[in-house]
Amino acid sequence: MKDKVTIYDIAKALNITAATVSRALNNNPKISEATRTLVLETAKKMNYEQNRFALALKSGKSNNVGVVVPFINRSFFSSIIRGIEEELYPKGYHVIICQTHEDGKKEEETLQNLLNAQVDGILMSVSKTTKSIKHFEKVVKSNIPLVFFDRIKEVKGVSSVTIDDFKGGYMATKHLIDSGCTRIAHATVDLSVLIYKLRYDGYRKALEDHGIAYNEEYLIKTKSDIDAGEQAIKRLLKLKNAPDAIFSSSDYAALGAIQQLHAMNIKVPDDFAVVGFSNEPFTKFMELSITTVDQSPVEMGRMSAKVFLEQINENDLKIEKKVELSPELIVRKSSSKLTAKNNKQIFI
Amino acid sequence: MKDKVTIYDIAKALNITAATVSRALNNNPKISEATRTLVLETAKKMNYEQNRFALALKSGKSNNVGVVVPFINRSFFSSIIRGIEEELYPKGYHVIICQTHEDGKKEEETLQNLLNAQVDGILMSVSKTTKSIKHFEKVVKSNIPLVFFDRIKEVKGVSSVTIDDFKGGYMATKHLIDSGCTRIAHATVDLSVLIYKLRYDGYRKALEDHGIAYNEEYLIKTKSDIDAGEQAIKRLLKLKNAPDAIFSSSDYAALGAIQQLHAMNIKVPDDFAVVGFSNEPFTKFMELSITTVDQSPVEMGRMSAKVFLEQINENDLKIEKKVELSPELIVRKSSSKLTAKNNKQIFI
DNA sequence: ATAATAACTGCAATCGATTGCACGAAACTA
DNA sequence: TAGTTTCGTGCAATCGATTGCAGTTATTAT
Repeated sequence: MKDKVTIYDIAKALNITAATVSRALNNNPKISEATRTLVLETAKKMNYEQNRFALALKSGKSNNVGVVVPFINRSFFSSIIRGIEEELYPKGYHVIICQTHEDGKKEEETLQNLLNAQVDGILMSVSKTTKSIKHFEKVVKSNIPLVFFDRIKEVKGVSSVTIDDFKGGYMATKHLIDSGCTRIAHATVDLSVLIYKLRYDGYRKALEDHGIAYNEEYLIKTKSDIDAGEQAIKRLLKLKNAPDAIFSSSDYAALGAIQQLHAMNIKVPDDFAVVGFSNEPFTKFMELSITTVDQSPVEMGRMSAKVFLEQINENDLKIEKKVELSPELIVRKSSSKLTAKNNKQIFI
Repeated sequence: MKDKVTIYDIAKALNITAATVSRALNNNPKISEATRTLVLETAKKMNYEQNRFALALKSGKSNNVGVVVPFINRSFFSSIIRGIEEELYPKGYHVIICQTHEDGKKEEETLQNLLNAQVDGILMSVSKTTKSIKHFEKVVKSNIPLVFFDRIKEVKGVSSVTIDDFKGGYMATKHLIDSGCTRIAHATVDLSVLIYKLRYDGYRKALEDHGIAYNEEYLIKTKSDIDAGEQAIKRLLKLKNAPDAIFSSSDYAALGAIQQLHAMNIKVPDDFAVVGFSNEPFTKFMELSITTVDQSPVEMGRMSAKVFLEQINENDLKIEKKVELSPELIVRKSSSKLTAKNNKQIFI
């Protein structure tokens, strides 16, 4: 309807120039207090709103940041996005969401698109199928901050926010050991992806620290879904020396494992304990709630946003930051044997 | 690093003017085929990318759409967003996500912000606490398409995509009746919110159609959380003529109900059947999986995006579209009595 | 009182793409 | 061949905000 109010309209109304209006609005010290307040008042009166595009065109800054995740409707990622949103929206940034569907090709396209859209920064979680890091380097060269969260790659000049997956794996495994389990299997997803590798390393270290020999047969590679968990249990229980617990890097696989154990009439947690990873919402709601490792995704999102903001403000020094959040073991029924030591872990 | 290539650079390289380059790139028929191909080739060679902001400034169109939801990390909403994203991204639109936290005030602010950001459209789900519709009317007056999904308000000129909540309520209730339940309670959230009202109406109609008298005592208002579901069951079972089933407009309340029934040693589904609404992921994963009504949120998102695209293209005629998707009853264990008639409903 | 400084404000270019109008050349008509 | 149309391009303004430079007062110093 009524066309947008511009600084020219304000200028005309006050019989001054747009330049003066602009300076007044930007608190330029060269403007007298009198005209400044006058301009501010009439601006408010006329419902003036700065035109983002004119500003973006002039400055080259868009006040948009790109957020790239594999899937937006996964609890973990959507919570991270929520954290980012909550941190950045009050600062006047808009968040542009993109999903890669775990496709490296799409990831490259998306980054190119975001660069073209002149976002002021990119926060992202790397797709599982990403091999090359050329597209990341291109972002760095373009001189816009790039922040990885959760799933990272080593790229010079890129900051990251992760949780300590090694510690998470260690805690989960130690908890099983403390609960009296001695033959602990591990379901991983893809050891070439760093987060899974670290959880695995934590698992290995916990075993070692407690004098339990690592058994290669107990390592199973699964997809991150229920079916994979079922298959894993089937295979594991065929072993001559079957395990009595499993630490799964995926909550979904953990769930599948539990369901299969039920089907085979094996009592969880007494005969077989299960620990997952991620604290997916369903783990809490199950009749047999699942012990898991929480990654505080909202917090991770907020932290990523903060790191981005810091990068923006320290324009000269391009120091990459590596923030590592601490995971939290959430002990629930799937691993709560009566025989367990009473440790200080969190029960929810 | 290297500054962006503009049409002026191309023009200089070819010794023509930027105007010609612009026209060539836009397939303006006034440009000769020879120069057009020449321009296109050099543009590609020089890695030219159109500057979104210059275009936006000139045209007033941003190629951004705003998506406003109560919370982004709720399965239902994040799936809708995914649908929108998948439909709009290939068309060159970027999606700007905002959340209202169910706060009417924040909703107003957000819409104002999006208008200011000159989005080309707004797709949204109305906050529960929204009373006034002035901010919606402002959007309509600004002449940018507004599409409601799921939670709507009646506003002139606004299109909407909903599921048939009445039908959903009807199906859920009828299913309980067909399963042999006769004293069916209903847990609603807020009858002043249309979707809940419609589910309630469907519930009433199903009872009526099957000759079951409506019992006001069986209507309970709960929040949409587990605790509320527990409270509801406690209250209902104190009635002299306690119900033998509940249809809850919230999956969370349904879950709470089931947990409370367990605690009270009441057998689900045999002594008490439960049906939820929304098909939250956890309903499927439960040991005792929960019968619920699926709203195909991804599809709803895609449809909302399509409606928006149609609105954009039919610039003159401002006809509002009302799309209603059909819900789907997903029968699971929480209502699958052995005595039930064998209906054609979907088991998952 | 006059020069020098300070304090404000205006002029005009800029960011990159689009587009109405005009102009020159080629092609056509009579 | 002269006049008219068509075709292809260029010129220059426009979108709205910012900013270096210049110019005009007002103020201070001498």
